[in-house]
Amino acid sequence: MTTSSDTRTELLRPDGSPVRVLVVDDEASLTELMSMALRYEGWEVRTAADGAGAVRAARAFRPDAVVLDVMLPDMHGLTVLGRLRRELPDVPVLFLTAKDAVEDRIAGLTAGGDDYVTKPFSLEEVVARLRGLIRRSGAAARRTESVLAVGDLTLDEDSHEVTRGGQSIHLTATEFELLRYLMRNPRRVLSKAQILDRVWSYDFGGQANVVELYISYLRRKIDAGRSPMIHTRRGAGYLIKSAEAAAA
Amino acid sequence: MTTSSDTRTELLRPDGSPVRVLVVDDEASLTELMSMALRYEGWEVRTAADGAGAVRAARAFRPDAVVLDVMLPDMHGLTVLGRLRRELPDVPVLFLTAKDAVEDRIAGLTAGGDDYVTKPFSLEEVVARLRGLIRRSGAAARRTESVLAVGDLTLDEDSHEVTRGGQSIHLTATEFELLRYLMRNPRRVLSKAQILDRVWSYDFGGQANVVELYISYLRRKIDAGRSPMIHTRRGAGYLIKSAEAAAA
DNA sequence: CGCCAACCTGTGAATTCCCTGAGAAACGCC
DNA sequence: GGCGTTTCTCAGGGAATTCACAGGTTGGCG
Repeated sequence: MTTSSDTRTELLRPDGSPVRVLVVDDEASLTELMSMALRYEGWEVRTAADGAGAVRAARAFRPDAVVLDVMLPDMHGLTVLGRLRRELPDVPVLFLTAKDAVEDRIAGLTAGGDDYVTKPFSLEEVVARLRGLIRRSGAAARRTESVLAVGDLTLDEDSHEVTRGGQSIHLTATEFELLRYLMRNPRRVLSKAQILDRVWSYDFGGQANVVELYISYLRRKIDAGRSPMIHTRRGAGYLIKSAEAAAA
Repeated sequence: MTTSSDTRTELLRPDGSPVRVLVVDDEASLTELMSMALRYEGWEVRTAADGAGAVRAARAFRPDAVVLDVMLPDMHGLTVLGRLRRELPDVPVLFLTAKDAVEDRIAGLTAGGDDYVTKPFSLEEVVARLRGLIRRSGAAARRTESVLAVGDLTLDEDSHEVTRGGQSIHLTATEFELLRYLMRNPRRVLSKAQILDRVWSYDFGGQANVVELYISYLRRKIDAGRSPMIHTRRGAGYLIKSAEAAAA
């Protein structure tokens, strides 16, 4: 429709300014990673390394969403949460928590519409969850659709349903995340490194050819028999586009 | 008739503004938890930590419903109730009380249209009770339906009656709450963590596989022999949808 | 045309995730 | 207090998923 270069639906605040996200974690490498990913989404990002800083930043920055590590040096995440809520009663929070420590401490975290992801997470997952939170919180100007569409291919982020030409397609969790990443960047070449960084968790230590493998899986399910939508740019990466656009 | 994408019916006041709820409890973590859950319902929430604060808040905030802990630091819940009634004669009240201390005086109060839940409660339960109170009090714009329907499955929040294809189904209390939560979010994947936070009481410290277990129970009763409505999204969670929608 | 790098995909093993039976404990009702 | 019901733990089994490996295929380039 409009310029093909950016089909990314921006999440905007009512006044048209970009969404603001506060990231709170004491591990600098992690806040760094997240900042880059979220800024790339077109969001404004501020970071804090501890609870006190988080509260200060919340007051000054007034974010639309917060990413909060449950384990902080100065206070427990739930304490921080309480103080944050005093500043920002309605802001949705995405908690980061260690996989094994899913103890009773976490009970209630997702209860109010908040959400959490366990470390190690994939950036795609974090971004998707954040988008969901912001979408549902009403901070976004318009409640954006939860359905991504490229050509006759659709992917519903709420129901996790994927269809091509109206026909339902079953994907595994990893396949789903990979396809979501591709579809959120249609007509854009994504390198294997980008995909690996984005779809696999940040501590993935395996072979880089898992990407090839999963692209192969996806093709079998998405493109099977039909005109292909997933294309290889040899030496560069992969991209997805509608079959009609491909014909052009 | 197929289920729409978002069946969450907003409870609104006659003038179209969101319903207002006052939460009174001296335990900050509890008011915190409740606030999150109620705001997520789309309601406006104010909190107070003691009886005096409650009366002040009632005067200023003029809520449509009150959640009131019976045990408060400065005065007994029934005393607070009296003062509240002077401010808000018709407002329905949901009492919070310890399990063992269900004084019959409180039990008697429910005759007047009020209601109570015992600690520890589940958020699903509190929200449902509140919805019921508000619905019946007439504060809501229109008397909203108390029946949830997904496909040929119906669940009456008032009578607790559940039917599939016209046939009545007996559920236990937990099964009922789980099904209600699913049905209030049709076609949306709910993670085990979300379900646990919402359907089980906030102090539940047990194994996360109770969710799997109860899903199994529900399937036996809801889906037995018929085309299944409860679906597993491996690695993501569960969702409910009408059998016809599933066939698509 | 031949070679190499990049990519594709079949096979299979390890792992994770989920389901469910059996029974213990808690509850509620007479 | 006794009995049926409900909730929950535990553990085994089974199936889906993830991933490594390796051999085959393709495309670009000299």
